[in-house]
Amino acid sequence: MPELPEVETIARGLANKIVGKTIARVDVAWKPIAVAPKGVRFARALEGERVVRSWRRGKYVVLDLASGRRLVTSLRMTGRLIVRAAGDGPYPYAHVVLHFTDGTHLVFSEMRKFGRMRLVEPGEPWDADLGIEPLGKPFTPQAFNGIVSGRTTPVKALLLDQRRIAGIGNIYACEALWVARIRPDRPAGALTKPSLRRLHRAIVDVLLEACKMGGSSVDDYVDADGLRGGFQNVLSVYGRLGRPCARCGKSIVRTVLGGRGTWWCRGCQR
DNA sequence: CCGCCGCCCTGCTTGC
DNA sequence: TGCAAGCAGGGCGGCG
Repeated sequence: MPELPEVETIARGLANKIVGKTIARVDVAWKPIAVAPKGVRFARALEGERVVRSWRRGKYVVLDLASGRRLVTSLRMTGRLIVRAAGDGPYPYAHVVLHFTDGTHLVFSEMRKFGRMRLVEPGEPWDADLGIEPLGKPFTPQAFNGIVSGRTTPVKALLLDQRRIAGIGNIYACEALWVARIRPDRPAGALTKPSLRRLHRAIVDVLLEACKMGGSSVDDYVDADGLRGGFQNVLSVYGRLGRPCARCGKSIVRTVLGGRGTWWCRGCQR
């Protein structure tokens, strides 16, 4: 599932491939994907727009348009944004297709149909509910302490809360907690100062390393070129039920926390 | 404000 | 063997 590193990789890929292109026509095959503006107005509003920048905020891919508007895409579980050449055949689950004037097109594809695309007007506060960027300068150990302090929720649930920190999903929450040697079900506010230090560090390190490797292709994530990432090959706990912990040798377990599968090591995460 | 639950979807796994 | 039921999961709205 696309989390911060995967979305970052996609946004960078799109920066290379579609910035400067003009949208000629938009097809919306599955209406609920386009949440704003609704119906045919979504497609109409995009026609004639030029893409001037591609970037990421949390798990959202943001395409800045020449008019000052923004196309914001949430990929959710299995969503893909794929750039296709003029002669390419149909792509599976192509719910929204942006046709550019040069014949290439950008396909939003998703098996589950959970993804969303929103056209945001200039100045419209679309990301007010999103938390701090974990790879941004303001995400200091002190800032992290402030986010965590007083919270009774399990630390993993807090890492997944996009209103607190934006971009961490199930894979990197599990991985960061393993690196920091912290049990996922620990109440966040009860963590010691040294634990919080390690966790802050682990979050940044894991996300940076995953970005470097082009993300994790555990299910069906691929980048804007349709290529797989590399971080799935170096995961320590995620999806590794029964495999030995690389640090202490005990078997990795899977529990359910907040309704989400959670992989961790009972031997060295405390 | 905070935390919890159910829903949206569909491919895959499980069980009879 | 075949088919139905169950499960997974990010974000969001509803509820207490």
